[in-house]
Amino acid sequence: MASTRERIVTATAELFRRNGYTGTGLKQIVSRAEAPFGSLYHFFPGGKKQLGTEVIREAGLPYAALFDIYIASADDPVTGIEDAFAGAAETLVETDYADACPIATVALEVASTDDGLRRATAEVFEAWLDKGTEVYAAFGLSRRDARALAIATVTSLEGAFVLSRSLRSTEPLEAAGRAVAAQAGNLLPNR
Amino acid sequence: MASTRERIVTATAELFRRNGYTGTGLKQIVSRAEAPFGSLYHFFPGGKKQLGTEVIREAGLPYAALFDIYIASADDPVTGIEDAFAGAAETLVETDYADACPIATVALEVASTDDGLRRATAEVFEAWLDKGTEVYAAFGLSRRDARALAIATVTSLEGAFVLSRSLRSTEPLEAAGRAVAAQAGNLLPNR
DNA sequence: CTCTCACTAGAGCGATCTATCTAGTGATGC
DNA sequence: GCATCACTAGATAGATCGCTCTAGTGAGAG
Repeated sequence: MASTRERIVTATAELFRRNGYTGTGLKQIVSRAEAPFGSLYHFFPGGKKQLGTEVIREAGLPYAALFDIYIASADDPVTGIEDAFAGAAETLVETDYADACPIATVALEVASTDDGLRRATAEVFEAWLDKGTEVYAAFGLSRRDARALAIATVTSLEGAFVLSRSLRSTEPLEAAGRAVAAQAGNLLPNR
Repeated sequence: MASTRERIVTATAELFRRNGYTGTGLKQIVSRAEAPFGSLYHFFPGGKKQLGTEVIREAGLPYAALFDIYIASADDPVTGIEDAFAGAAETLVETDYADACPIATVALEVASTDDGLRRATAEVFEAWLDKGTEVYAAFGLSRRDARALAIATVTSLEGAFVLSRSLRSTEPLEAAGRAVAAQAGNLLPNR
């Protein structure tokens, strides 16, 4: 069994995904984590905000690796992008349209209400964009084109998650995947 | 002065944008609306859920008209799309990165927690996609291409809002606008 | 064996949440 | 002039919120 601190972080991340920041209670977190309430304030003396910032980072940053898994290791970015969006759609359906982006809900909630939490989400998104830029540049794209494609990848994925979860349909994810793949194909005409 | 019911709906819509559904309290709503608390339950006997569903619809549906304002009335979809994303970026900066999509925050919050509210957000997104499909089809695109472009427009805009609000930067909106405009240009080679 | 301290355990505080309830007001129809 | 009813007005209930507080436990150091 994972450590108490790890169980608290994991439980919080799961609840943030589905219920958001304000929709998740501390009692709910320790209950799901099977942790004593006192331990929460032992590990996170700054309370919900400190727990929130650390969960955003710890749950969000690992997702940058998906650029390696899906795209850097693919034969070309176009099929890599198609696979990535298809994989996201599959996960979404398997989890009954619940598991999409680990931080998007929280990011929108806190963007105008808590600058500390907002900065944590910004760090994660910036890390994803940096990773995407690096991966696309390795395929020969200019720094400028690589960053534009990285932004298009992340924004299209995030927006498609919003619509797919709301509509309970994978159509937006599929359409967004095709659009980003086409954009990558246009930026890489020589393959 | 607008009617009490209208003031409640307007105040709720403004608070939902910035604070989300769970982050907005009923006391906060009537205070901002300068309405008596009892009036809230007079006009919305179903409580917060009924108010929420009606606000989602009443605040969300009018945005479909932006497809007319920006794109249908433009010389061609490409410049219309560019103008639409630039206009969104301008509004975002003017409101200190607060006013973006009226229903996205709520949509993510309720997608897995309240099916009634989720359906309300789905109706609004579907209405936007229908309007976008119609407007793009009027420029000669096939029904299939028009819907794909409408989905790309809405998903890119929604995702760019997430990143732009989090990063407090218009870069994602600008990059997303260029990407969707380019996609429109590819689908409409003959102009 | 004892001291220390990280951690466990949960009761309880003040504030706030949604919702209900009663009472009062004022325009309209008869 | 009176009855009706849509609406105003806000106190209050009951639950839950984030957070603080005290007490207890148990492994490792000396």
